[in-house]
Amino acid sequence: MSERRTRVRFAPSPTGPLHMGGVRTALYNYLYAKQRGGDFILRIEDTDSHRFVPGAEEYIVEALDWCGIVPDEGLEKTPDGKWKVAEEASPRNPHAPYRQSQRKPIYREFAEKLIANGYAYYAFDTPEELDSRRKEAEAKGETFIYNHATRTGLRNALSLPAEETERLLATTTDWTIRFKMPENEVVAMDDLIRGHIEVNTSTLDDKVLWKRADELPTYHLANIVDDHLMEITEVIRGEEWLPSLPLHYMLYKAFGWTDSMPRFAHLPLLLKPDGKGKLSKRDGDKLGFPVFPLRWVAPTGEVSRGYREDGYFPQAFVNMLAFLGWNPGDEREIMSMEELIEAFSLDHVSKSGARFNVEKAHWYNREYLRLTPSDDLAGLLVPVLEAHGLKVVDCPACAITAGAEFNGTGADFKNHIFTRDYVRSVVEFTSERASFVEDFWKIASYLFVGPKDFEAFGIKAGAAVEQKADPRAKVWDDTATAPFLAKDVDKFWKEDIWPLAVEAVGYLTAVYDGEFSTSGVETALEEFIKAREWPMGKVMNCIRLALAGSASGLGIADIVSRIGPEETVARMAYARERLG
RNA sequence: GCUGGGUUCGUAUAACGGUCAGUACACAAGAUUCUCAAUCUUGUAAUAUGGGUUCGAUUCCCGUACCCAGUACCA
Repeated sequence: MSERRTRVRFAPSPTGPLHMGGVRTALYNYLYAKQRGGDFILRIEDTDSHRFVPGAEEYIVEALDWCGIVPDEGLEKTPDGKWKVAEEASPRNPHAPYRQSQRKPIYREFAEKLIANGYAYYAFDTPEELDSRRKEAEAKGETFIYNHATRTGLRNALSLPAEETERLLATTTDWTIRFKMPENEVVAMDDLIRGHIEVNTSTLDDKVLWKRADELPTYHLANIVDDHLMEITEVIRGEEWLPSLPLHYMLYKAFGWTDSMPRFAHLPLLLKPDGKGKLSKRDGDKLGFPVFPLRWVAPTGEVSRGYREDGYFPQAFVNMLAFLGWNPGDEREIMSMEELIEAFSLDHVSKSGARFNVEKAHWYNREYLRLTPSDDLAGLLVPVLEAHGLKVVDCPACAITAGAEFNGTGADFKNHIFTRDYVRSVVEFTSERASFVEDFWKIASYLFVGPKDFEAFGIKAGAAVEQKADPRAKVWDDTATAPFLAKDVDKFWKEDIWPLAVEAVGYLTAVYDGEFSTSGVETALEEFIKAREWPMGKVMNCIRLALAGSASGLGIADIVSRIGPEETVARMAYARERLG
């Protein structure tokens, strides 16, 4: 029994998109199985016909696929090569179908068996009757529980004459089968994460196991039966299931399956960052970050964003998720799926709920971005550039026909055409400042498109200069700038610094000898400015403003050597015209 | 309410009776720099609480507080 092949399952309910807590549960199951060379099974628990949401199942399959969490069992390929939940038995899927709604006939037999052995009974109370009993009890400040104490006073096979039971079974269709929870028995359980737990059965109720109305089992029955049939060895699921663990133990016992009962591990919940309750599907993106792996468009049309669409690398998402409630026991934090598989252990899963932290998620993505080769990043950046109306071509030659005029840099600013090599060089120059592929545009759009407007940068807003928060504060704070401080800002830029910047760039183009390297530009500019004892920072900032339209950004030499002399001069001229 | 689970810096966590309570993110300061980042250095910051057990408790036991889950013919 202890030598059984490890088989674990992820059994989501298709009632909506899978949220990140669900993905983490799937991930832990996957890691656990892979480490032991076992099987990871996907099973769809759609026993609630009322809560079925179209598209949810496909979403689950796609989300797991995006994360690289591949089930060994439960999926089959469609003719067009996509994965879908398996319906036909095959060597890969010996227990098909894996959708509980398609396993209907299996469950009733097991429920009847329980009745035959006295572990369950037919109940005829309607939902309305039970509801009013609950309301009654609530009015008295009590809680109504369907159990040993109350069942004799309710309408079921235990309280009704046998003939009446027979009659109701034959004539009505909304009866259920309930588990007969014994009175005052101690259930001793062991959880792989929480240790030993004991519960007295008197505090438990007679859960519904099977519903005649839709001829479907409830979660509890379906879950136990399928886990047994599919030879599951460990059940790793969310903490919200802990309260029903005693029932599950009792069911295994009632079926006589105690010897092959799986071991249980209840994972800590993923909590909302604001500290109120568990992260739920309904949180959507109201919290400022996605709670879903993929974008989800609800049947109502409501859109929830996803990590994939927000630009996260799946590896970063998985890595981040793995560390929400688990750690490898050493100080590693960046780990590939292979490393996670190797290091995973339920011993290092924490007991308390984990609060998600956006900053840490950003950090993870940045780390993965840095691990990604520039050429791959350039490829990912292409669609972003195209979305901004730019064209990217594979080589200069292929663009000539499109009318491109390259000046040696691989960039045609006039026609907005750039070579793939140019894009890659931009990535190389800026990847240290990016966390997401989209960041490249925010950081370095001026390496593709020159600034149009300078007013947004406060050139005329003298008052803003006083504030420390102003990114240009350092420019004026310097004591060397003291003489300029007395004058107004407009004058400072236009009369004192601006001409110097123009002259500096003029010099630069004059000495240009076809070799416009970063270090060459840097040296030439610095020598020129220092020789004249000009305030270096002021002049440089002024040039940056003209070239990038911003008071912050890449080094001047980097910008100039990227965009080339012609564009540099053109931008200076344009800025001069606009700024005076 | 009841039943069960949980509680180490702001956050995620390490330390499975003996540590100056460690690390990462975030934050702050400094270095660097033509700006902004990045980088490097340094720093602020935690064992919920009261009792035990013990030579010694973050760690074991009990109480209290607080948080969470469950309490459906939902999963």
